Amino acid sequence: MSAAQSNLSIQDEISAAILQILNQAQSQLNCEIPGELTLDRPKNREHGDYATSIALALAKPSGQPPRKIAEIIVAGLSRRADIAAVEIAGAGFVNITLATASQGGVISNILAAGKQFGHGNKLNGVAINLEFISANPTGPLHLGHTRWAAVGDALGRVLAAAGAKVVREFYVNDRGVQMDKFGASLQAVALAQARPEDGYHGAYIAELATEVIAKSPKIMELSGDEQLSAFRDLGYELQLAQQKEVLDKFGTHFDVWFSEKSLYENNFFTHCQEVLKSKGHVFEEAGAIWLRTTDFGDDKDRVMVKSDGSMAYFASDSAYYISKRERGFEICIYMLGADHHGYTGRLKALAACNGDDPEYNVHVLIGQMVKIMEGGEEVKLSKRAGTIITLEELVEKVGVDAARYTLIRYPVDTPMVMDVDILRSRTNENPVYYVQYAHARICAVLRNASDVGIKFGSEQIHPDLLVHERERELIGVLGEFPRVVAGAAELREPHRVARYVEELAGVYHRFYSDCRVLPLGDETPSELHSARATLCLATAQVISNGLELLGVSAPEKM
RNA sequence: GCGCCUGUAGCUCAGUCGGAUAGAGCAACCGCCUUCUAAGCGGUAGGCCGCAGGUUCGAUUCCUGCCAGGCGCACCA
Repeated sequence: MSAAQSNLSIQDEISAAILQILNQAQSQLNCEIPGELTLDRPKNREHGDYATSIALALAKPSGQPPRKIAEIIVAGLSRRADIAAVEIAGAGFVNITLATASQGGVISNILAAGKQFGHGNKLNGVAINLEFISANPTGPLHLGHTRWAAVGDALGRVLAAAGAKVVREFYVNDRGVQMDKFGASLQAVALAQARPEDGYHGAYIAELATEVIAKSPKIMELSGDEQLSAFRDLGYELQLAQQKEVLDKFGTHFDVWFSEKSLYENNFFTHCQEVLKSKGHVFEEAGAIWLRTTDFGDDKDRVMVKSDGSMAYFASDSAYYISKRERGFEICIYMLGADHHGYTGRLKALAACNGDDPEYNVHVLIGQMVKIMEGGEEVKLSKRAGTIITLEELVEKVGVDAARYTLIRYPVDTPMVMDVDILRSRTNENPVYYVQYAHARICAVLRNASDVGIKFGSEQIHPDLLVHERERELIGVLGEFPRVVAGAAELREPHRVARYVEELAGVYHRFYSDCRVLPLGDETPSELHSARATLCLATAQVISNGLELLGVSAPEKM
């Protein structure tokens, strides 16, 4: 841990101090004091830099009037040199205004920690399996997958920033009925026959079949089932490679591509079945083998092995979960589309059948639908895939940064509409440019500062000079970043980082218009110029760190 | 029928492990480039936070019911 990380922020110090004061007043209060207290940043700036409503919350249990408790806090805090004012407001809010000089700590922490600023230890050492996309390797990735490609990747970064040991995993459904239909569709096209009714009908099938033949011309000499499985296997390889390539260009990388087929190798499935059986929730009925998930709230029991001896999909789900747990993952995060939300119950029940705590060990995120608009109309058709818009096409239309950013900035349970025209625009309407522009703008200012010989950096903080309202505001928002990252990780909501970075960009733009950074004309460079340039430097660092967590670039010029 | 998600400004959406006057962008109107990136900034206007109850000192946030929309309820994957 670096020195900067071990430094408590001023905010943490004050909340710890308040808790200490309350604990010391235990005899008067005679009630339980919470173990943790977070200071809020009040919406209204007249309410100071930080505020707490703890006095109101403790009024009831302690039987004391809230203002009296507030007075105890005020008395305890007023001696501190880093606080300029502590006031009681309203029914019993305690409003705290920092001493100007104490604001420097934030800036120096940012500069010292650099790219690590914002990283924390809330999830230190927790092994998390993050499974997302897991599209069938039978076609290109579409819009729904794209949402997960962006959000899942960002969530992985955010969790890692909170200290978790994250493994990103893509589950490849490389066996089963869908694969067979896929192979049959390829074969049919190659033989110029009609594709099976329930097969794959996208235009990409024809392209794939051509590629398969080009790669392995002898395939046409094979016959029947042999040819079918050759088409299936080669088509699968090519399609999976295509998915990997597209994701790579999108900036989403996986640590593990987990093969469903592998669950049935080396008797692993049999082993899983034994494990579940030993916990007492497996039973046989009507010739099939079931897991009694209704023991744990599922609406019906689930078949693992069908009466004809073949594997139901849930067999793989079960084995896969057990594999994750046996590989040492404490928390398994599943990111599913809204059309699969019915899985939640059985996945949680499965964990419970395995003796786990479904509330802790399993976390299911449900992503709502994504629509795409262009020219005021919903885009529905795709030349390549027949009926769906692919990840590739979206990126062609708007670019990686705009696509990723937009997909991440909404909570996943909000159905969202992407407007291509807005994503291509370069205005306030397009938040990704708004944020990137702030970063580029700072870089320009700092280039100019160097040209003019203004010094900036950790030796040039001069916090006591930063008294302008806009400077105060900016410093306050910068200090929130670690808390935002920790919250995003804990709640599995990376969009919080995007919203934060937008707020920060806004606060910076306002600072920029009101506070001249560089000397005007023949003005002599002063410490204030240095202090402001240093503040700019710290802001650029935080914007860049925030965008990094989203997998979006922070350009130095635009 | 049962279950999950959603309902906040004219539009697209934040906010909600209960807190002070509910936010942003767009659209409308009025301003700001003779010196740092105007892809920017300031201002005006715009709200029964779906409806009705309940818990609370305090509810857009928690609970219940209802209304509206989306999506699911296979020995399919």
